[in-house]
Amino acid sequence: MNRDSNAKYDHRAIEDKWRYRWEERGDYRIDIDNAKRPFYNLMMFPYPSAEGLHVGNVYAFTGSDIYGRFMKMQGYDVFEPIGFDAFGMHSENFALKKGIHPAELVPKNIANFRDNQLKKIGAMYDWSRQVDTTDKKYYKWTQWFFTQLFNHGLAYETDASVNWCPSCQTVLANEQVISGECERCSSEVIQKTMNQWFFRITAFSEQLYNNLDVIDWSEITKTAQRNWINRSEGAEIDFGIDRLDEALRVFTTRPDTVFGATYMVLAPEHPLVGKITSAVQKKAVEEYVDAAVRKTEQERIDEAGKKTGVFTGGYAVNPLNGKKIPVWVADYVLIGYGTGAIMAVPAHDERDFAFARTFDLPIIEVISPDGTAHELNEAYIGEGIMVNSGEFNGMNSRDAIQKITVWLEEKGKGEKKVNFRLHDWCISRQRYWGPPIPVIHCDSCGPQAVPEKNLPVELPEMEDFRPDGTGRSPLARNEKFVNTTCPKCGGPAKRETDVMDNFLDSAWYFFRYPSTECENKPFDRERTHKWLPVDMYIGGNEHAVLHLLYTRFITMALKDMGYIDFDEPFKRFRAHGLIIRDGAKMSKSKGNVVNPDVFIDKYGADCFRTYLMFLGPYTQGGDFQDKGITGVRRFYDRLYRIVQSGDLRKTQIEDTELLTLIHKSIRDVTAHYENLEYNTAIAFMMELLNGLMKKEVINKESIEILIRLVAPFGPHLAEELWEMLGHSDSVFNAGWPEFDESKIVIDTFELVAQVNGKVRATMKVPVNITKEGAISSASENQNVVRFLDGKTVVKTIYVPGKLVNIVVK
RNA sequence: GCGAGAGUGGCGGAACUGGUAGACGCGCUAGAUUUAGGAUCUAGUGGGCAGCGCUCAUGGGGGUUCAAUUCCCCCCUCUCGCACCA
Repeated sequence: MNRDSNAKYDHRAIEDKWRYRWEERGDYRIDIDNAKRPFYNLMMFPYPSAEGLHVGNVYAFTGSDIYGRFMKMQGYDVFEPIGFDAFGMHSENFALKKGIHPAELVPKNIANFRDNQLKKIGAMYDWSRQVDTTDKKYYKWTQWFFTQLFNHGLAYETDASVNWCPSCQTVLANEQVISGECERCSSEVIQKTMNQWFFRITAFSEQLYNNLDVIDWSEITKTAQRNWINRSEGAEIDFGIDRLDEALRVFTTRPDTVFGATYMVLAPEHPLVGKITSAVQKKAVEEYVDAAVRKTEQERIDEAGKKTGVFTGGYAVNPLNGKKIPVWVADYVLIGYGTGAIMAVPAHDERDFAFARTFDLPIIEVISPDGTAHELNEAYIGEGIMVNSGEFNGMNSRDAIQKITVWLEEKGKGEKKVNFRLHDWCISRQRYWGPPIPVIHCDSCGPQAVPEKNLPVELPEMEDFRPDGTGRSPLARNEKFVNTTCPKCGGPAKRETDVMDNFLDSAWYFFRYPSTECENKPFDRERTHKWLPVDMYIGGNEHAVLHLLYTRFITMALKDMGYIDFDEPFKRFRAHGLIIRDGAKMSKSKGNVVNPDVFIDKYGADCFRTYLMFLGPYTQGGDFQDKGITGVRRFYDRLYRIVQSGDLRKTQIEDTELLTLIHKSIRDVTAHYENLEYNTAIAFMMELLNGLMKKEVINKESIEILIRLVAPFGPHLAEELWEMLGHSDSVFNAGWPEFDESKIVIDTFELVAQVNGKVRATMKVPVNITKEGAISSASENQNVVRFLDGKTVVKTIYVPGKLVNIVVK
């Protein structure tokens, strides 16, 4: 064909043209109520930073958009919305640093994100349904969620030891503390006792845990959630306390080891510490507890393994054998898990073993792998045969777990219990830039939720919104805001001044998209059931235990409260990977951040999108190398030139070799799209183009197939080429190419001839070759003969369509 | 420490239920075309023995098999998540 053409693929002109046309025609505006085959394609909405769109955002959005376009071409009414998650400490801290008010900065950032960047990445957003979490019309409903949860007993306030970030001057949820550091600013988090609002996410622990078995999510994400929720089955057991009429309740997953308990341990914060401690030990215990409570999370982590503790002077009584055992205080027992106290079984628990060795406490073996006694040099945590366990001796330890639990239940000394690590979600933030918690504190009526008709509780404009170190929100300084009247009794009352965690804003935004214009409700019930649960959700796995856990909780709560009929928000979730550059993480400090604008300008959004997807498997991320994009650009240049040169014969494809290539390509490319294996999908499309270019004459039909296959990756270019080929409608309405297995005709194949498993020759043979035929042509091959010479054939293996392996001695 | 994932050319990465390792692309080499070219096209491109061919090669070491990147065991390295969760 004619390859000397002056025509150039002018990506700027093409992309401007199609961006404008899509918007003008409203190609991606969805008729939300009348769509016939709804498909909700969701991507995690961005935080609109002042720095602009990050390449990580583009990567995430592109992978999601490609999937959406792929579904659209298959005839679905794909709803693909986008919004802005603009409340929160990130915005606020940045605003403080720059000395600009967030209310001023955020709209600018959003405008920049949307108009200068998001509109240029080639995604098919429905711009008629945006969400901005800082918009009053939106956060009114964020507050409504709070009041609903409050009215249903799922929101409560309490004094609790909470995570405090001294730098952000606010509390954090457990999920926001990463290895003892603040998720936002990496400062060391300390513990503080404060009155805070919580959401009772633990009411759904079991459901959150169990549903993981049935939802179609990335396994990596589900594993992270399982670890976070950490369900464990066991029993709670009451130990007596010597000389006190009280019980010391412990949780254990190993009731079979009760006879091996040689001491007890209380967490330093345990309420019984004072009561149990003897006069003699009082001073030592107080000193230990003081020191332990002062320790930061980080110090505890650093010292993990090293065991410290102090004897209280008190004793507990084992409910099974009546033995008196000493009670200790040690910080390896955490107040926040189980009952904050344990029975220590050094023989069968590594931590207890280390502690017992440190303080020379007795170690009694009660489970023996073989039924005989052993000298233990380390804890034996496996199953075995019960020994030293009274009436349970000789029993299998697995059975003993049941038997002992039943025994305890019968005697009223304990019960079966499932424990979770998951804690309630602390949603109070002592900051400014968020939706105020819609509560009014009345001295006579107690805390009252703000009635729906009075929502939103508007965030007041405040010149000075800095946290002031008092541990209270800046809103507390605003008397006009604080002083109000009680909605119940009408008397003077004070508003709650904390604002809500940013993660609540994003915990329900996907409910809003289909109902953005609803003014009197957060979402329309009918629409919600038409579009939700979300069909496909794509985002980063860094939100595995934050956002993705909270959205599930909110959905379950909505169902419980009767607002919806489903209890999981996302049918499918896929975590995308991370982009690195030249083998290293991108970071501002290293100065190796890819600026998407630069690449989009130079190569075009289509190229940039395609290259990002070509780097590696989408779910695993990839390594961005600046030069690599030229390969994709060449691919599009060639494609453009072929169409532009007009040298396409209008005939149908007759060449069986070509037909085979085309139908195989459709089949394989489609399969790779479905699995989000975009890198290999692109490779197969490149192979198809390479194959087409080897032909003297390029057929219009085959080029049209290729254009449709690449359309989700390079939507502007595909539209342009489609139009150049004489189509007036969008390529995205042209349907996805279908493959016909019967067109994939393979009449010959490369038969591999091996001798002792080593390839000695390959030969082209007809597919319908018989076993005998294959073996004989293999063994007659010159090079094969050389290796058979003087040997005896032991065995011949024939794999139809693949190979012949002759085994000789 | 526990859990998950990964280690393949100079580089990014392919390889279906075990069946020609290195698809596709970058880079590189040579040639063609061009006034020239960061343009385009053609050919080549894992290492070694200097071209056929042989041989070694998928983190290391064992094993199963006619045949192993793929399955099994041991070890090493890296990334991510959790971090004394009883």
